[in-house]
Order: sequence, then structure tokens, then C-alpha cells
Amino acid sequence: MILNSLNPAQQEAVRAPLGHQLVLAGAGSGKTRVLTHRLVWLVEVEKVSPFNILAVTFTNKAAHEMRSRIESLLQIPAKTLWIGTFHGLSHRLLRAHWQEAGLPQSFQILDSDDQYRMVRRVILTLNLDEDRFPPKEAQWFINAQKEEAREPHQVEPRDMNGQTMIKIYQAYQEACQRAGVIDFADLLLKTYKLLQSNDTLRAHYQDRFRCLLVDEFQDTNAIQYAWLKLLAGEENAVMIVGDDDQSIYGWRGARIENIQRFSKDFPGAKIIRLEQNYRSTGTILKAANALISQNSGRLGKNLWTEGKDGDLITVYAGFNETDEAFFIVNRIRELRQSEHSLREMAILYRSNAQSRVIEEALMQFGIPYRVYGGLRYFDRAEIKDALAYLRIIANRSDDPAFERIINTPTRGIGDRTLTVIRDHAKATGLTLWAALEQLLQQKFFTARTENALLAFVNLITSMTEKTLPLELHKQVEYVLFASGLMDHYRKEKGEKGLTRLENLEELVNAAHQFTQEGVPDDMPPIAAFLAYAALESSEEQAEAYEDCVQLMTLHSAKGLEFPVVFLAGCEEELFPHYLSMHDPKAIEEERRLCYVGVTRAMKKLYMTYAELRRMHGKEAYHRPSRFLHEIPAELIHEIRFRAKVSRPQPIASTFKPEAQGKFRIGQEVHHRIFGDGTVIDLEGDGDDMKVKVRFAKVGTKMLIASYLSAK
DNA sequence: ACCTTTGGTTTTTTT
DNA sequence: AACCAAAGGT
Repeated sequence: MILNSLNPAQQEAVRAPLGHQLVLAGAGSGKTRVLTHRLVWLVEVEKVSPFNILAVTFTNKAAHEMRSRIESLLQIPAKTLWIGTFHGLSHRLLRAHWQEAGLPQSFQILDSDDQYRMVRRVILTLNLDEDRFPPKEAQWFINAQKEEAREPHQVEPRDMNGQTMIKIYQAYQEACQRAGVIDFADLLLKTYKLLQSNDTLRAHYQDRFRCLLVDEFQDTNAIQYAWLKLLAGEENAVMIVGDDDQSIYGWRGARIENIQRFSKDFPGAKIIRLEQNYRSTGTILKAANALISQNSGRLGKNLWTEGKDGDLITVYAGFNETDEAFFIVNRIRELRQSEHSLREMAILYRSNAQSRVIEEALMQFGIPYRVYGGLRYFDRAEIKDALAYLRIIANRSDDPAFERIINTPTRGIGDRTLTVIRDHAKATGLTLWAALEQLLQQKFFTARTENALLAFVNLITSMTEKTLPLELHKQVEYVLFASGLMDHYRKEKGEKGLTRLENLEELVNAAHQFTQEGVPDDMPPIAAFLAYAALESSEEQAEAYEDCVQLMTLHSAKGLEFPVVFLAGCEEELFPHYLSMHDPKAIEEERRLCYVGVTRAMKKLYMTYAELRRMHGKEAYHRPSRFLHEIPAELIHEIRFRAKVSRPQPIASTFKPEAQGKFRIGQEVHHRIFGDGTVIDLEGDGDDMKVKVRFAKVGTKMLIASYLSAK
């Protein structure tokens, strides 16, 4: 095995004894190299069977990359290795032990969109006001509870609202159970509970996975940590790799503290720091180090390089966002002339909305570009429609799928009919499909409705029969036509309909490809394909041949590197984002995000900002980002083509006057018809003034002030 | 069933 | 501004 390609710290990590290891891997320090070499070391030197190794990552992309790198390093096929995401591995365990986990064999996975619909449905079924209990919040609540491994009965209610939230959570869980579906958080939670409560299984898997490796550990949340601890047991060796300075997913539950906790919970854990950077110039690293040193509570790390200092960091002060975009485009044109191809350059930004102006400028100069992110293939409406048919074929109980396709394409089953079915399902505790069948048997509907419903039932029944003997891609194809989805979208005019048709056709290809790459043989093909769609809807890869500038958010840039990086929109309110401005913890996360951005650059780094920017339809002046000031001035070369525009001192955030006329927010008021309520917002002033009031009885209304009286 | 209007938002993204 | 979802109208 070749170790001489590794530096001393990397070697130390790779050759570490079989115990707990915490590898703090700075940006560009060869983290993935260490991880893969460690795995190979375990197999070839420590003689651990690949069968006894579990490697966990966060994204499918990372899992695939690790697998392919290992395959090229290792002589034995890596097939026997368990490499995957937390969710993917959990899924595998649940499929293998569906009975023990109390799931139907054909259980399906709900994505967040499905989950939202399901939560909303539940709220309406409970006769709750969706304005008072917005589905989004309930969904957030449920996921947060699950991330803490709390089932409905384990949640401590804080207040009346909390009580209701728990009720929603409870009812949602029951609805999922009935429908035979589980959401993403459930994959982890159910696996955790299964291993926790089932001694035999836990012992089996603890015995099996002697070595555990976890990548991007700073992104783990509470349940993932608990999951890992359970599998590790007392005996097994755990190596985690992470970088507390690159933790940028706190907002979705990632616990940076897990890294610190690790040393306590896993006794004897040794810390190995990878600080030598092979990516960036000295200047860029100095800037990154200076920036991140402003954060508190770090584990501490200082990146260094043997390479040259390189160019200074260019900071450009644009007049407005268009000016900023043109500066970037001009630089790209120059760099393209001299030393860099387009694919070597990336434009990074804080929020997606920023891409538009930049795209327009790129287009004007005919520079090819590619925007990463956006709607993923399997998230598109037409694809989800098609998949919903497959889901119903595989599992009649799948209520979310039922709701989605009962009238898509339209077949004369309206809201009224659907409500009847829902009510009946609620009253009897049946699934929607079962409720429908029962109602049909009882001759409940008018002839016309009955025909429409019978047509639907027959369609699904015949689809199920007809697709049974077919190969997966033929099944998909059959469903697309038999369901009428193809015709439905063919009628949709304009380019949109055409794209949708193409997407649907592509689904047949995707299914075909899926079969050829080998369906896991312990699952029926449709179920396997659906799980793949929900869990591994990998974004389409950019064609490697295409030479274009890369546009993406800072978040999606994590893990990537580019010779030239433009970091656009370095202004207060935008970066750091105004929603993070009032929380020091959030500011630190923004700073880490900036750190991630800066350390993406190999040779040249440009940071740009606009003095005047149009945001949410309003023009606003912003100060340059604090992060720019945190980079030592001697590392920066500032360009400003325009004289500094004189401007008023910026006003911090959106200021709403306490009182306007006789009403203020929070005031108790009375209305002749609607009764008593509380003022929650004010708009306009004088005679035009409108007041938004939340009434005790009738909900929220916007009213002309003169119809209200103070209480 | 399809259209228009209104209102309410507006970070970041994976699974 | 621009987008989306829901409500209301035809």
C-alpha cells in the first residue's frame, strides 16, 4: 500500500490503531484521501473484512465518490462494503427488517413535499385552522422532534399551541402508519428505535460493524449521533472526519457540538489535525484563517501551505448589482483570454436570487454558464404524478399518492367528492382507497360520480394487472400512457408542456438505466425504483465536456474547488443575511459560510459588493460586508471605478414605527361585526391606513382603521 | 374546469 | 420584483 503519497499527519490518521479517532480536516487538506486510504488500510493491513466496515456520508454524491475511489485502490470488489448516507443505510436496514420495525413490506418514502401535503391534510382533518397552525410550522415541529428522537408521547408540551402541535404530530404519525409511508426523519428514527429496542438485532449489527467511518461529521444532528453511538456500542472503532469551521447546516439541525461531544462519549479518542492545505495560495489561506479566527469556541486549526503567496485578493466595490455583474463578466473574459478555461471559474453567492443579474450579464457577452441547484428531476410535478401512479400500483394504502392522482389528469372527480371520501376515511379509520371502495359498494354516489370513480378504480386495477409481467421501464411507459398523463401534458401549451413531456419520456430512460445497473434483488422493482427516486434523486451531472462558468450558492459549493472564485454580494444584510443579523450564533455560521467560500479558491479570489442593490423590489444601500473588514488589508487589492457615492447612513433593518395614529401593534380593538381582536400589523397612514387584526372568533382580517375602535 | 385576482413571502439544502 | 398558493369568479 502506498503511503508515501501522504504527508505525516495524513499518514498518522491512516495508520492509527483500531480505536476511536477524530480527524479535524481543514479545507483542502486531503480529507477524502485520508478516508479512503484509511479504509484500504483497514482491509489490507489490519485485515479487517470489508464485510465488517461501515462508512457513512451525508450526500449520495460523496458516497459514490468514496465507493469509486476505493474500488480503484482496493483489489477486492467494494460491493461488500456498506458505504452510504445515513438515510440510505437506514433504509437498507428497514427493508431488511420491515417486520421487526412494524412496517408493511411495501412501505414507501415521503419526500418533503409529500410530507407537507400530508401534514396539511392532517391539520384540516383535525378541524384546525391552518392560519393558526400553518402546515409549514407543524412540519418543522415534527421534523425537529424526530431529530431529537422524540415520539409524540415523549414531547413535553410548553403551552396550548404545543399541545396542539403534539396532537398534529400524533395524528400525522397515525396517518403515515395507515398509509404505509415514512418520511426522511423516520428512516433514521425508526432505525434507531429498532436497534434500541431489539437486543438481538442490535447485537447482530454491533457485532458486524467493527469499524465505523463518518465523513462531514460537523453536519450530524442529534438522531444521527445517537444512531451512530448505538451501532458503535462498546467495542467498535469509530473514526470521524470533519471540520467545525465548515459547519454551515446548523439551520437544518446539524449540531456542531457533536464534534466536541465525540471526545467525551468515545473514550480514548485521539485528535488528529490535518492543516496542510494543497489547494489555495498563501494569501487566500491567510485571509481564511484571519476570518475564521473571529469565531468563538473553535477547536482550533490553522491552515498552511508550502506553496507561494500568489495574487492579492481583489475586492471590487460596484455601484449597483449590474455594475458588479459586469465587473465579474469582464474579468472572466480577460481570464479566459489568458490562462483559464471557463469551467475553472465559479461565481458563488449567498442566495439564489442573486444569480439572475449575473446570468443576464453573462448572456449579454455570450459566455456559457451553468447554474447548479434548483428543482431536481424527481421533484418535478409531472414526475411526481407519474411516480404516484406507480406508488398506488405498489401500495393501495398510499394516501398521499391517492390524493395526488385521483383527479390528475382531470376525470370529473371534484373537491366535493373527494371531501366525502376523506370524511368517510376519517370516520372509519380506513385508507382513502379502502374508503372509496366501501362507498362504491354502498352505492353512495350519483350515477355520474360513480362512473368517474369506477373508471378510476378500474384504471388502477387494470394497470396493476397489465404492468405485472412487464419489465420496469415498460411498466413506467405503460403507466404514462394508460394514465393519460402523456395526453394531459401534451395539451399543455407552450414550452412548458414540451419540457414536461420530455421529462416524462426521460423517466422511461431513467427506469431502464436503473434496471441495467442492477436492482437490489430483495425488493420488487417498482418499490426499488421508487425508493431510489426518493432517496437518490441525484442532480444530473454537468456534461464534463462543456466548458462553462459555474454558478452556485455558497452552500452547494462546499466540497468543491476552483482555480478562480468570484464571491458576489459581500454586503451587510445580504451576506451576512439579514435574517441572521440579530443572532451571534447565526453570524458565526455566516462567517463559516464565508470561510467555505474563500477556501474554494485555488489561485484567484475576487470578492465583490454593490453599494446600491435592488432587493425585494426596493433599492437599498448597504455597507460592505463585515467579513471584508475581517480580512487583513494587506491581503487585499481594492478596485473602485466610481467615486464613492454619497449616501445616507444605512438604517438597520426594516423599521416599523411603534405607533401610527391611534393604533399600534399588539393593541386590543373592537369591531362592530367581527368582535374583539388584536392588532398584528399596520399599513399606510392617515385616512388610507389599514389595520390587520387577528379576531378571537373570525380569524385575521385587514380593515380600514376608521371601522375599528380601541378597547 | 379554467381563469384571474389577491395576498403573503421572500436564506441556505439533503435525505 | 417575482413568485406561489389559495380563493373567487365565470
